[in-house]
Amino acid sequence: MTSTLLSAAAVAATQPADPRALTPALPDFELIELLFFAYRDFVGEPDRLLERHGFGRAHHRVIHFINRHPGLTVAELLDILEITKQSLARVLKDLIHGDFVEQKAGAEDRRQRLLFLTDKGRALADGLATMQHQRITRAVAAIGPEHRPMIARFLAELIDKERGAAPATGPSAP
Amino acid sequence: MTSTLLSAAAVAATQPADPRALTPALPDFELIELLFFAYRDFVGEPDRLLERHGFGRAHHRVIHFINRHPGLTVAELLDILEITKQSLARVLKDLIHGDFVEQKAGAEDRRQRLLFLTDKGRALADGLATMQHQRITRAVAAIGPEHRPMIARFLAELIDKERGAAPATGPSAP
DNA sequence: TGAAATATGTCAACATCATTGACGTAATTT
DNA sequence: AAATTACGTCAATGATGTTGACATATTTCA
Repeated sequence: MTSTLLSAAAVAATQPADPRALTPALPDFELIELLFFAYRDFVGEPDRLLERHGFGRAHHRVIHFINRHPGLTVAELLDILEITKQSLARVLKDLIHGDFVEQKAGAEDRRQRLLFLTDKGRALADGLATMQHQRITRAVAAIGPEHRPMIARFLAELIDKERGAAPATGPSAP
Repeated sequence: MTSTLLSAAAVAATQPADPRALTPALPDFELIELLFFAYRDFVGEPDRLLERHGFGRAHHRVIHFINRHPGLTVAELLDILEITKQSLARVLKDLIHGDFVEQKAGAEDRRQRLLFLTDKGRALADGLATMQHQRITRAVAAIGPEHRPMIARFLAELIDKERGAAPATGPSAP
């Protein structure tokens, strides 16, 4: 009857700000922990769908970005994911053999392997995206949709900015 | 000169809402991707500090929660992290051998191993927390501190609620 | 045109973090 | 005294990541 069964919310619940701020600014443990628990559950639900296909989180990411940018090259995908060629290769092989992804030689540069989802791949991508979308939609609804831009801004600000900004080709992804 | 060097922000940048909503509600790809990139960088920075000690993300989580709840039992830690005993054991062993964590037998129940950080462990925990705190502080400042409660609420809503709510002892953590 | 650079695939070897299932010991509860 | 609990540990396995080297096809450049 021990093991206090701490819920994620309970663990993350912290006294918001110290009443009389004598201490030199305590870390924002509440948001630190909420990010941990939120992300875990956010990817945990898709994980269970992926398991049915024998896939993992890495497959999810690959499927996601090919879905978002059909015709993506392998090099571009490596840039986005920031993993090594070898890590991607294993996952990509699974997806191609399982007929979720197909490759076509680039029209201009025939060395390139442009990546596309098959119908099967798109179906899986949609299923995964729907799960995450619904979870986000619920959360956005809870705070009021008018605050969604704040969330986007906050998350964008958490991202490292030193990484390759858009080059000559244009301001962002096509 | 290829490889469009897509920045995380650029990749996540999406047309916010479809102009004339004919399609049955596209997934919120923007927030889905922002969560991915934000979390990656949020944990990536601490990762580099942990590397110097030969530790990984799992060590970070253990150190964090022991820091937050000194005297935590092993069972409670397992409940929070939702990993197996074996996964925890390896990490905990590293931390104990490296003199970052110490165990004391429980006063009431001497089977329990209460977990505490050593000074060394607390120093590392503080370093890690400070990194994440500063990143969060920057992001909160960008949206205006008055919106911080919205962020907390949003993240809390992303968390699964089915998990063990607080038991007999009360509504939540002390 | 021939050499150099690029895009991709692949191999071997290894590290981290997770899993399951089984078993042992000490302490507590019934 | 027996059952349960808290914890530690062993063996085996899987998913995901790493580095470094090398091969092939294709494009670019001098």
